[in-house]
Amino acid sequence: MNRFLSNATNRIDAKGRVSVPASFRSVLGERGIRELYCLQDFNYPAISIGGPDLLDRYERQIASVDPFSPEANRMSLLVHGGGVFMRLDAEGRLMVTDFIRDFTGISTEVTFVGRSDHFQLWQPRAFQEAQAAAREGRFG
Amino acid sequence: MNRFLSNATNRIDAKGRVSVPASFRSVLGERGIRELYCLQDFNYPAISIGGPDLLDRYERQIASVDPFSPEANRMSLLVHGGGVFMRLDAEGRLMVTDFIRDFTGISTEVTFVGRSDHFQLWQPRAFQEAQAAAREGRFG
DNA sequence: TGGGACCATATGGGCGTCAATGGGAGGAGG
DNA sequence: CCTCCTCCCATTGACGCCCATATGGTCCCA
Repeated sequence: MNRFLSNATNRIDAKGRVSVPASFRSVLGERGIRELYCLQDFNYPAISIGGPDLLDRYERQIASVDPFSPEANRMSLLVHGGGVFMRLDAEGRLMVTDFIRDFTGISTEVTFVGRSDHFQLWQPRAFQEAQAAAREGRFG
Repeated sequence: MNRFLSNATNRIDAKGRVSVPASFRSVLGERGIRELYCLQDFNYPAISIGGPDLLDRYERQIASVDPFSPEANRMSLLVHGGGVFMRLDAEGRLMVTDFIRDFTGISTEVTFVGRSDHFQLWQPRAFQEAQAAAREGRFG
């Protein structure tokens, strides 16, 4: 499997670390991704994580709209101002920073959610509710 | 027979496994399906299972709209975030995870229901009731 | 037509491996 | 000098892989 799929919830330890699910790590390996680019999702209280190509894709999207529009301004603020590079430790864990906690509401557990070409970090309950809402055709 | 038809109910063992009916396994074999894609049904409390082509069908749906639109985001949350890949063990059994239990209400027994190009997992009583309702032209 | 051998499926359980988690020590930076 | 982070090792619990047993049905032959 070369895509990020399904979801899993892991615990944050006393040092603020959390294990990335093994299936996601293997996808990162297949794609040769060593540096992780993280940014806030545009619609949901979640952090999106992918390789540097994720940043490229968002920049192309920004470039495709009127650069002086409020929309482009807003996207740039999130993509450039809110983006962070991270690395995994030897065991495949990442640090849950305040940047992540504040935006998602994550405190003790993290739900990893596959999104095909990237994955996301969610507060577990927020994910369940958003998914239930999505299934009914709503947003949240 | 190269399609999933009829239904059967099997027991979950102490380790949380359940045998997929032999007739379904032979269809999987004929179609060359080794990896199972599982997703929550959109209308019923059931898990749909098929080959990777099942995922392809949903992804084409997503691809038909602007990939950066909230609508695409919402569908991806369900299809990618809610979908799971599974494999059968050597005896043709699959693990009944909490993901499946929570959504379907399954606890000790699973009803396998053929749906032509895929099949579904149901809580036995829920299936009987849904089928009775469908027979009368209702939904649930 | 009845009995018995045979076979396939469903089910139960042992065991090894790996992932998730917890904690310690050393090093860099404030 | 103290704190935070990175690298390293230990533990444990879950899952995958393997083999064993039961149960029900079918086919063959007397």
